[in-house]
Amino acid sequence: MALTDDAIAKIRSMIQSGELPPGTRLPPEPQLAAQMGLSRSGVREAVKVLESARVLDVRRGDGTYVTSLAPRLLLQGLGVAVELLRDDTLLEVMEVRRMLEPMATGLAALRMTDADLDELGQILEDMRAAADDAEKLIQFDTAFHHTVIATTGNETLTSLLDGLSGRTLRARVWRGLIEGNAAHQTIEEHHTIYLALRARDQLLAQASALLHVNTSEAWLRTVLAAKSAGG
Amino acid sequence: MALTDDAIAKIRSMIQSGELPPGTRLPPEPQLAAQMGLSRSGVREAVKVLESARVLDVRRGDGTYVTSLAPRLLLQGLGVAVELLRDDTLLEVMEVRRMLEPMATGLAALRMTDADLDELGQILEDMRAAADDAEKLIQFDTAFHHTVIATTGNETLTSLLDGLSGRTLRARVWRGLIEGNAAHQTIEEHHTIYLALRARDQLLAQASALLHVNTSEAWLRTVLAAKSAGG
DNA sequence: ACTATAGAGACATCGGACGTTTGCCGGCGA
DNA sequence: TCGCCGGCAAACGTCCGATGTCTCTATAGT
Repeated sequence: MALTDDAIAKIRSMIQSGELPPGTRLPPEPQLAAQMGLSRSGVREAVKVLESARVLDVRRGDGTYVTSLAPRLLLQGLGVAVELLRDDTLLEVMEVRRMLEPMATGLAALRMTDADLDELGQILEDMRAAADDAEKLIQFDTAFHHTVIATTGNETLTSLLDGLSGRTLRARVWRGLIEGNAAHQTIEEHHTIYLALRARDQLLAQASALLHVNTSEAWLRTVLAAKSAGG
Repeated sequence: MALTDDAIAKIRSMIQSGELPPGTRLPPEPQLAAQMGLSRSGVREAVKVLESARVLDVRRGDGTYVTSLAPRLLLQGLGVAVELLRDDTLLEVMEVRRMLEPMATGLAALRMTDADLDELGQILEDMRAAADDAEKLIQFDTAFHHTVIATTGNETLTSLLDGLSGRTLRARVWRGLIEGNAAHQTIEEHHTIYLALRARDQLLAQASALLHVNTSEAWLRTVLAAKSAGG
């Protein structure tokens, strides 16, 4: 396979080299096809690939544009990749989170504003109020951690951790937590993290985040074991 | 746009649900098209996207198969994404590496075998011998860190860090190092990491890796500043 | 000045045709 | 019996042209 992949590489390279800056509009498909020496079908496949990678933005009836190339866009694909990982590699993902999330939470403790803390407190309240609703728990849990990490101001870091904490993964952990009557304890772990952040205590935030990830990992392990054993 | 994206989602969901395990062969394109209610063109675009994400493996003249879904495949896309990030976000990437790589190196200190250490020593020798060849330095530098991280046995972690340390990024750092006459010092930083690993000293490995990433970040900053200033 | 509408431009999708590669299998020879 | 070789068939790679549909814009009318 060469034609289409060449086209993909060519467009990508033109973007990387700065020849096609963010926001640029690409030539119409027929013209692009002529320019790159292949049919329109091939161009469409190439464009589709780059669109799925959030590199290009295709607007029907208008044209095809280069996206902002923001980390939040380009790293979005990580999430879908993680969703497709097989069960036995999910523990590897947790090990990565175990390394990264505490450090990130520690960093957040240094950079967090009062407004951020208030928002976090609100999410914590919501979480406590939703203690019986698995769906909402997952939602608030996601919001909690996302909010914490986002305060680091590092969009790449935020997108990365968001991707590593996919919805499916979170859902499995919470299923285990709820079935194991450990949901309440886990909510309190969030409170502990919150207190450390409010105290702007980097090391404490780091430690409490590590404990929290460890809990998640333990319950994921339980869920995975139950699945592989019980079917 | 719905038809093609629906097809992508449908195939992905069938894989995620286990309906299409790794190695499965998909129906021929015409049949798949009929089954999903769209033309072959649409199916081809969908398949191409999943192929570019290393989810499907298309063998011309044979058929289309589900890949092993190994982390090293699925996380490969991270590399190309990072390559497309704009200059001002590369520092964010370095901040992530600053958090992750020391932890990973520390973990490696615990899990590294004697054979691993020997291999690492060899790479270090190669690096010293290539002190004048930027191309080789980059190559050995990549090999060094990859080897270290790989000894953690965590393929997800390895793929992630590989992706974050793209070739372009490394090249820029080394350009700065060489032009700033700091290449020798940086090679010695590798030696320091090597010694810590050989001593199986987790904390020392972690600290030396942090210093090393910090050096890289500093030189990247220099290169980026020179670029934005000098044109 | 504002709104409605018509037109042009551009992507979305389709269907079929032909080339090319790969895998498989049967046959031949050592 | 083993291994090499050639041919057949299946499946992907690429192309082409036509039609549907959406978006943007400019024009005309109020």
